[in-house]
Amino acid sequence: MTERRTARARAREELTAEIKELALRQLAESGAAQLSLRAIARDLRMVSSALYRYFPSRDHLLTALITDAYSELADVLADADARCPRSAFRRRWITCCLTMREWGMQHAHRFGLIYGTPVPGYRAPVETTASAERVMIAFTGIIDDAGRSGIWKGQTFAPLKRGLRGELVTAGSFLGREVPPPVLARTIAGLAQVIGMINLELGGHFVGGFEPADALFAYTVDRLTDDLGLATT
Amino acid sequence: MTERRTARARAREELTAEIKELALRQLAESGAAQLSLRAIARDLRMVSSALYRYFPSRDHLLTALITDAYSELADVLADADARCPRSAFRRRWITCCLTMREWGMQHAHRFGLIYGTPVPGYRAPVETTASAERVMIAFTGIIDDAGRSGIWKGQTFAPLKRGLRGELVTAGSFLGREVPPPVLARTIAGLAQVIGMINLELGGHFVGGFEPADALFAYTVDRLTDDLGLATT
DNA sequence: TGTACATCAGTGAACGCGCGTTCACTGATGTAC
DNA sequence: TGTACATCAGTGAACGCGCGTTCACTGATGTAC
Repeated sequence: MTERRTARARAREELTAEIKELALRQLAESGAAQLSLRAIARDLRMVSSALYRYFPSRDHLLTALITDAYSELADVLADADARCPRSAFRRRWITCCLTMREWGMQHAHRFGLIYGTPVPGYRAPVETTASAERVMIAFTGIIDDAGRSGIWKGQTFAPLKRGLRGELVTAGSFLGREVPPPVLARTIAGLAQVIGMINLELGGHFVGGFEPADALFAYTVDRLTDDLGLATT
Repeated sequence: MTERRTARARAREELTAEIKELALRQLAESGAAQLSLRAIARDLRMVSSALYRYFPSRDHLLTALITDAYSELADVLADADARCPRSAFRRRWITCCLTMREWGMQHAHRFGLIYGTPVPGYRAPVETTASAERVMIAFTGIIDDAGRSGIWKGQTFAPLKRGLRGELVTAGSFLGREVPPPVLARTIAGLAQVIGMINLELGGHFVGGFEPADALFAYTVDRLTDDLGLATT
């Protein structure tokens, strides 16, 4: 019953963490495609085959980095959100957008790992999508809360094409019924915009004008929030 | 005077093109980071060192692929745009957005090359930014035309923060004076949205709901176009 | 509390690959007189 | 029009690296009696 962690178990945990940390450092320097078990082993002053006690293959290590990134980002977002008053929907949404950018700037390589070009030859296993969802929920949760509070009650929206409406209803089935499909569409499009801007900034596409793009980003998020119908509170 | 192309020159051009084509095929299969001169040489049934007659290094080849991608995309956009009546700004803008997505879907790897996560270790030389601009101009040109036609004349916008306004004026200095800074901000944010959505779709982030995301994309572009103030014509 | 056995971490050698780039060279193509 | 010389494409060997993964092994740690 009483879980006495043995010395072995402790060492294992620590080394696993250390491996991931070194992997991240490599990621930052040379990108995900170049991630090398042998290089990590060298840094650890271990023989390369020893890593196989911790990760059965290079891809498993990559997967761990990806799910870690998603879930750390999700945690950071949840924390930031939690510091806002529950019913200040506008503030919560804006906070999450700005926090996401901040995290992305601080962890450029990890952001790229999850929202950038897929690593060639690596096929993401199911586990990753589960942790990816937690990030999305950080945002949709706010919209859901806003919906339940009734802010879109009675509001009418231009009708959607049949197919799109269906897709939205399916995709949004985990949300309460108070989020109108058009609002969900705007939410998704808005996230694409937020992620897109961060990616462009990280990719150096804003050189010569904006960079850092704080002001442009803040302005865009503000307008996006208006567009979602999250009123000033 | 009369430029007689010698057999040598002709062969050189053809081989250069063939190298790039094979490089693209490799890109599609294994990503930019894995692009290998030796593999290309094998496909060409040449010895690897022979490639150095055509490209002085791997990075130079990559650069060529990048500028090619930008300029092909720019051409495709210009073509599509040219098929619309000059003063149908709304239609022109929507056409360009949809065309960009189509091109991105058809050339996923090339799209990733230019708008995805930067290739690690590769530092883009100046030449690439010049061809990158041509793509941007395909879009901003429409906005510029719309501005010159006076569609934002007399319209008032919420004032911008000082710094942002300055950045926008600088960045937009190549445009006519008829594009109000807030419109330029929306244009850039809109492009980030368009590129962001394409990247998400290519990255498989829309699985389970949208995919292909034609309807969602079309809807988003439509709303974006409204937001820009490009009226139905 | 002590002993016997099972589990696990890390080693070191090996397999079978890959890569970019340089260099001295042969032989074909192009050019100037 | 023919010849001498210069340019250029492609070869083949080499340098000096890198990689993921497997396997039989030693020796330390943990567990059941």
